[in-house]
Amino acid sequence: MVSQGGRGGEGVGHMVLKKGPWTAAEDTVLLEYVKRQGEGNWNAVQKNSGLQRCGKSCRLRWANHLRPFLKKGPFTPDEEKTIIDLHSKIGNKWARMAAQLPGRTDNEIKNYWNTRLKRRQRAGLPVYPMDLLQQQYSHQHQQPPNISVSPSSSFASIISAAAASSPSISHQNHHRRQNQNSVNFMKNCTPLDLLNYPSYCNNMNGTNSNIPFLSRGLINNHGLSLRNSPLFNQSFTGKSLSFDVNLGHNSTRPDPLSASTTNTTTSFDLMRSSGMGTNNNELSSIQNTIQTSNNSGYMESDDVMGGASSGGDEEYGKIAGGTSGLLGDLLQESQAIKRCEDSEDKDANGEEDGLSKDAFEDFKSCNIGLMSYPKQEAQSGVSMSDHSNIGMNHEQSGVEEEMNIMDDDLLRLLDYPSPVCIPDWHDFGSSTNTSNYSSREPSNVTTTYLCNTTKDEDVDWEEDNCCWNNMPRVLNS
DNA sequence: AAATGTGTCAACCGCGCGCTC
DNA sequence: CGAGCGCGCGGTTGACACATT
Repeated sequence: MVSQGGRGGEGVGHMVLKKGPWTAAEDTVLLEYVKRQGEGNWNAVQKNSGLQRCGKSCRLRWANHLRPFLKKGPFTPDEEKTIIDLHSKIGNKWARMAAQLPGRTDNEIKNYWNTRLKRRQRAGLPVYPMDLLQQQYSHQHQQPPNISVSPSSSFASIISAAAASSPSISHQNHHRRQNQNSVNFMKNCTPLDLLNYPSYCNNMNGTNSNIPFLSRGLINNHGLSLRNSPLFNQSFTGKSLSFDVNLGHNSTRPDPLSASTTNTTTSFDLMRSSGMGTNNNELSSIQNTIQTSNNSGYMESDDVMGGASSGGDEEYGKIAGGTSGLLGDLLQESQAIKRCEDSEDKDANGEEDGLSKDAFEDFKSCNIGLMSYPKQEAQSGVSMSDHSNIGMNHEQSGVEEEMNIMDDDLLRLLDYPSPVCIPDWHDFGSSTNTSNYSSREPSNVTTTYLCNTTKDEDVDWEEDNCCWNNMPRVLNS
């Protein structure tokens, strides 16, 4: 951070704009200005008020610290639940989350999430609580196809995308059927199918060891690992398709029972009988950018089609290093399974081989859904990356559209009974307002989307049981 | 007590979008 | 149609406090 003295301040004209922490005097000036002129036109603030701050800085200061009704202090359990729920559905849309949390700022929520995410990952816990995962699967399973995968996707949207369709499906009819197979798989599998993935895969393993489903990244001899699946590497971030997944660089397997770990490889290891994952991704290393201009590295996966992984822990290093671990893996696997089935069917029916060379090549180079956006972009002339969206088809043009719908239906998404009025006497947890500028919401602000949870919900989300709050502090190694 | 690690908070930066001209 | 501008969003960084070794 730039020191208060204005070091590094940028000049506009003759004015050297100040950076760094705001002083009380500056706050006062800004407050007075906004009182007189109202919000907006931030660049005029500097001109008219004498503040040596750029408009951006003024807006930020106002929004995050000076505007009325800001709530300070720790998040309440309800707020935490809301954040987690929202994040599971809309990803890193901090502003949208903030809109649902009166008095909270996007910056606050973002900081909260990143901190807790880090803590949780260090402790080897899944980003989302298990019950939420299951709820999401159930929810998505009932959702109509609605593909829209944002780089900041929640796993819910990923599931949607997987279950719906893909550009390949839209544009390549000869792939329709095989893609539909994976689509059907994703559509028809229940949440428990996924959660029971190990047994399913083991069955597969028992009947056909050559099934590519067993390729690296998903399975080893211990069962199924979804650690590399975005379904469990939730929280995809980044404008340039940076997925919040750890591609893994070491082969050290963590001790799932130990909160103190030294490796940084795993994510959510569903295969463990405990049902609790290990996720030790370091925040600093979890954002692996996938080059939108070249998906070869992403898809380069001969093994995907080639054969089964020998599995075992020793395989883990290869797994981690060799696959993207993204949803594509899942789709690849499911598609491959179905293709094997198709192949068998066709062998029986005398049809042409479902794994024709060109289909295979297309599969490799384009694949489905998430993998195909460069090709899709070329075909459609629509820059997916421009919109930070992948896997969209034309009819479902844009995350924004979805988000707008989400805005309207956010509450429904959250499965909250209804917006609940929080009475004036409501105590927002133990949070104390320590801000010089902020104040609790006034009594005339009576509606908030913070819900009064049901008793059942309280069980999971009370202070002590909050998924974050009882997280042990990370011990130094 | 010093060094190191971690958490929290605040602020900056880059990018993209929408509007206006 | 494109440039310029204002603005908002999301990612990142730095400072500081606190905890741990």
